[in-house]
Amino acid sequence: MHAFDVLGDPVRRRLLELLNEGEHSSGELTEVVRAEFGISQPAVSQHLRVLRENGFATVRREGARRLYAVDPSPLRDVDAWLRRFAARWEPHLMALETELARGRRERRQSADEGRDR
Amino acid sequence: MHAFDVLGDPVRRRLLELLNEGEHSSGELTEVVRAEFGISQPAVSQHLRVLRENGFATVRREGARRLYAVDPSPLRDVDAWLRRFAARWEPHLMALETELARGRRERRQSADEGRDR
DNA sequence: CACTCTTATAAAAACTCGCTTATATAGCCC
DNA sequence: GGGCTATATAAGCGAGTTTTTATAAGAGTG
Repeated sequence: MHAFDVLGDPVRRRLLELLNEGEHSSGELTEVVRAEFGISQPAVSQHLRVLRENGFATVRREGARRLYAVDPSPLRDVDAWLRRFAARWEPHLMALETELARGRRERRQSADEGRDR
Repeated sequence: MHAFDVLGDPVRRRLLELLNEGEHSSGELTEVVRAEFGISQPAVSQHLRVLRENGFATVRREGARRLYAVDPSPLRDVDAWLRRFAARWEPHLMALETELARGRRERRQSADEGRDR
């Protein structure tokens, strides 16, 4: 399943938003999503499975609970794809990089002047 | 249809990649995608329709041809959502912004010194 | 005007996905 | 072990999507 397919579902996006705040148990996630989307516990569990199996989330067991956390790898991939288009809505990004480089140059120069005195 | 659903389809992603190189006619896009995915002309046309109707592409007529181009607006939205997670794979981005601010500060200072002399 | 080329639309079939109900697995506490 | 809690899996149904075949609509060209 492609990363974009995983993100295509609103429940899964919400789960990732919640996980982005930090680790959460399956039960906590289920409560929130159940309230917001009105779906059952197994439905949430299946979404968590999709997130797991596609590398968006990791799990560790703590007693009977399963604690989920974000794994950003696939999100980075999605971002990489998206960035091909970034110049179209952030034409200033290149200008920003230029500015950054200039900042470094000037700072280097100041350091040299300091060494001369 | 949510932006992520639009991007969920590999044919549509490919179409956007092609359009990212510049304007292309429906026929040109169809040829490439037909070769790569083995689908029919109407299938491609319907994918183009999805891109149009969801704001990912604009069309202009040139004679009998229809020239498609990328409209980045929905991609920007997708990027905005993704960026909530960016700190997880680009922890240096915050450092970069700090550096940028410092560059500006030092440059402002140099300008002041110049004014004094 | 007839013919061809380019592109879009319609309808139906095939497939995919997510949800629900039912059930299983595993830990915890008595 | 028995019962309770937490979570996952299985099977089936229904809805939505994608594809194909068939057709239409519009522009260029002789």
